Amino acid sequence: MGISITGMSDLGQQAYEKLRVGILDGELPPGSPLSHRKLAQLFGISTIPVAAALQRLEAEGFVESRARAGTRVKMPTVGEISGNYIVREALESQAARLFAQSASPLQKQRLLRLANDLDKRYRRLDKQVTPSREAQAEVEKRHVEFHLEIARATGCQELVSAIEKSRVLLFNWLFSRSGEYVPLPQGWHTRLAEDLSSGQPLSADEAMRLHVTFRRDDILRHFAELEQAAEGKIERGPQHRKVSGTFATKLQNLPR
Amino acid sequence: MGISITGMSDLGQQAYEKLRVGILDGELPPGSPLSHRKLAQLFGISTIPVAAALQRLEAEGFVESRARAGTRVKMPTVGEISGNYIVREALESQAARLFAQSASPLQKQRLLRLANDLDKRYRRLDKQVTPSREAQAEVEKRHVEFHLEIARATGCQELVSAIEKSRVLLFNWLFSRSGEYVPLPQGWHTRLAEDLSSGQPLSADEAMRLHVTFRRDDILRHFAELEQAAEGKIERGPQHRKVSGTFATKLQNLPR
DNA sequence: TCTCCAAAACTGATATGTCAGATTTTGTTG
DNA sequence: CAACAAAATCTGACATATCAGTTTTGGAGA
Repeated sequence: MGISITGMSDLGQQAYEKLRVGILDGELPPGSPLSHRKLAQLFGISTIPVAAALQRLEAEGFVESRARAGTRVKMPTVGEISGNYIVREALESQAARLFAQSASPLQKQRLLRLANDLDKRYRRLDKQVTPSREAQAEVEKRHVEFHLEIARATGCQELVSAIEKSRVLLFNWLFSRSGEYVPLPQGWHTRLAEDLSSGQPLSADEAMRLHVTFRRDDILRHFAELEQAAEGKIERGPQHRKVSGTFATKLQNLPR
Repeated sequence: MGISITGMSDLGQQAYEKLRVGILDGELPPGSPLSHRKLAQLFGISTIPVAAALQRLEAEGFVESRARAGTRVKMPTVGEISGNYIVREALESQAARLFAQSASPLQKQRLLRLANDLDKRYRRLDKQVTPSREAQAEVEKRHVEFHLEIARATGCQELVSAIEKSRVLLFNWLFSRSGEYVPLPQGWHTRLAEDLSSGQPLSADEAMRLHVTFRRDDILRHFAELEQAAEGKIERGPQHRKVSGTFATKLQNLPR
């Protein structure tokens, strides 16, 4: 997920990246408090670049901050997830149109290969009874790459950035759900790649829409349940989860 | 263009808004230097909230900053404008689909009224030989509102925000071009509103795509010329233009 | 044990000052 | 007058300190 453009100074940039991977890897689950001072101490820098990093993370929707009350990792609402799907559907179907319209034979071939590889990995994952979190993350990361490859082939950098933003937001929450998820149909991505390579923009558009919204309702239902569960205990302390990472614990046990 | 979510503190928020309207109104034309200190002095605040405001403006593509070298209002490239059109087409056609699918009779009626009013204003503008910049800006602002009204009717806040961002970027440059612009067809917006009210998502999608891309090629050509003209004199000092605003001049004549 | 409230602890926002890098100006030399 | 280097100036990045809200806590009283 190479977001390249820095737009921030050295220390701020480093803090931003650390926090970002911390959040996306699940080391900092939703609700985790992110104190300017504690982070500054943890990173060995002042609060200024930390504030810059957190401001950017807030603008990107990873974090929510209330003035003089605290900053914490954001728990997305069902409404936001749903809205995100709508935006993603718009952007990715547009990418599909452009791909069908102007992709070179080489690009089509490359996409087909990626799709095939991806389908193999998903099949392998479905065979396992209890796939490890790492294995799921690995495949999911390649899935994102697959979609980004379609966007990149359009040659429109703005479209790539927009898709990156709307995809990344879901990256974490998507596969953090329990286990009961509907397996993908046989050759799910291969068929999509074929549709995109057909040269028919409208068909490509429609195929991508179906692809993007495939598990949407399942996931929305899942999050609606989570939301209700969280509603019962209104903000009862930081949401402790069994997190192995050293990040969150270090933060907790920091004196100041 | 009501972007509501603050995400920034009081002073930083105020600085952000001042700079933003300064840029969008053309008072701070592309290339204008934006010094942290000078702005801080001008606003009567410290450099911290100014830096926060500029960071946000940079993330939104309004300014560009090089560490320890300077910050200035950004001149968008043809590639960026073109990419912006692609993203806008994706988002607005999606809004059109949803509108056609789920807008209430009241919302449809309201949209038709807005479209009619808008067409009248454009017609009035076309009659004038030399319409004032203010008059153009006024109509353009209502045009943006018309499109946002479609998005709002979908009930998807994320879609509204995404469209706001991709529209606002063009707001200024769009009508800053000389004068020779192709007049819109008769009942241009009214017909669009009718298509969106037809209840056919696919027709609405297609109609909106045509609408969004109508003057695209003209504008891209215009900016390509501007870009070439600017290329000749490589960064020869700040691009002085005849700007009436007090903003830029105040900044220039500030001692420190 | 429960309720309520004040003090303590914590939080983000901001001001001031300093630093090193980038740019511009200036002085010198050919 | 051109070329070049040094110095003066300007820039954004960052550290430290302080402030005013917010939340938590620890009793006091019921």
